[in-house]
Amino acid sequence: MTSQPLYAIGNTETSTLADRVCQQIITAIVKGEIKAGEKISEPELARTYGISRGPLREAIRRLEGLRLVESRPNVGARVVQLSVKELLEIYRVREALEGMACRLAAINMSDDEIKALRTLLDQHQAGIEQQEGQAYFQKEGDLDFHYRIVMGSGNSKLQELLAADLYHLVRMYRYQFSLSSSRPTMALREHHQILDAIESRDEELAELLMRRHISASRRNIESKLTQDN
Amino acid sequence: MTSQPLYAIGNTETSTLADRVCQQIITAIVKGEIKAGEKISEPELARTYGISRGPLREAIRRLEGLRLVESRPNVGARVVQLSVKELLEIYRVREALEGMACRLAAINMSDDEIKALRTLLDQHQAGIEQQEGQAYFQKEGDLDFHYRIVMGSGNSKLQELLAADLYHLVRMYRYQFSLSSSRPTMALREHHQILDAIESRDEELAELLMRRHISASRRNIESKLTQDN
DNA sequence: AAACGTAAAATTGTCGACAATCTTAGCCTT
DNA sequence: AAGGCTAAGATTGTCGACAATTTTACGTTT
Repeated sequence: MTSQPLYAIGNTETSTLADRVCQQIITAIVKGEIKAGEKISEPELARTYGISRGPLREAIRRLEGLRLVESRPNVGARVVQLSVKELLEIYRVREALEGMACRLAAINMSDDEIKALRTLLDQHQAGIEQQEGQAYFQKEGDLDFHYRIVMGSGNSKLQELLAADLYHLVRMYRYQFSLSSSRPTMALREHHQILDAIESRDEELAELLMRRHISASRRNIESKLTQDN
Repeated sequence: MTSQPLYAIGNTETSTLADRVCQQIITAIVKGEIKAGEKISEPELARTYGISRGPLREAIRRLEGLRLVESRPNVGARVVQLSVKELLEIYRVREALEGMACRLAAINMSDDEIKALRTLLDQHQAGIEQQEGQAYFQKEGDLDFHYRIVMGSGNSKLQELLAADLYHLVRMYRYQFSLSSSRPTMALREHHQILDAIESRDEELAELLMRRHISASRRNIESKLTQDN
């Protein structure tokens, strides 16, 4: 059971067509239904979602602002296509930002939030023991943990940059390459250690462990993508 | 003489109406012609820029993605209104990201780039000595230096997050509050020291000095905005 | 006089049509 | 047969009109 959809930063009761379609397209991109580098055809998508091109174009412009698609005048929009280099750059940035988030979380998270997060990790544990849960953990469970840390930092800009910008790309590349599959048990243990540090309000250790955790993910991806490509 | 407009990440020869108006609106927001918290009226802006509401709405959606405006369905868009807390949060994030950028710049900047940046700082020096240049330095010159460091890092994601996202907001609040006015000479000296560290390829020192530099700016703003508010 | 409800005005959301540009297919030239 | 030119087709960019919702103004009631 996931905690919250990652993209749900601000929720409103009534939403506009462009809003809803924007979320649908994000999901489609993340799940690979629209692949990286693929062209976004306005007539086709308008038909698919049953709307006119007006709101659809507004949705595309927002995706552009989120850097999930890139547009060229009079030619059209394409889903971003990250090189291995760029993907690794994202992990370098995450190292800096989530390290900071983790340090702040050690200061600002409430005892209840920490307890709830421990429960979440136990659920991940159970999910991994049943084999079927493993696929889930790889894809969403891991980011779920990171998401809560970021939210627990209490720094709204950090929350925006990570949860609303970078995580879409991370999720997208995970789905498509089945990345970080080889070390779910290891990753979970590291999650527990990080939470231990937060629980004992050890900011410095929390930051260090988080940086090391992300750094390990990065090296894992690096060795996977650079040898057989 | 400024090096490059900060928003010029990707340039294309032909651009669309929505593109151009988007840039115009960004400039208007940054310069305070449209104030923080102010409502964005579609009919009014459409008249102002002489375009129909279609492209204008696309421009607004992109600004939304850049988090410069916030929209509520059926009500409209407003320019973001940052609290003092949020403004300080941005500086905390800058500390982490630009510290990292500066470390990478010490590794990746070419000797020519470093030399050019030194020349820029000398120009700033000359600008400050003539009194008239001071206003310029406060508003744009300082960010110009930071911009080049970020670009010199060679990490494209870092470049996007800082130059395309955060700097708009920083520029906007500088223009409106005439922030960081009290220490241009001090700031310039710090810029030189940072560049010294980059020149001698001392990553660790470069990161440390940049973090301290931004931290000083933050404390400067903090003392200004929290006492008389 | 204040508060509520209602109607008019204004604004936002959506759509279809037309213009401008790019892409593609076919033909001609060499 | 390969390459380039031309015209047809498709796609993107822009506009004005209409529908839906919100805001404003006004009159009524207590």
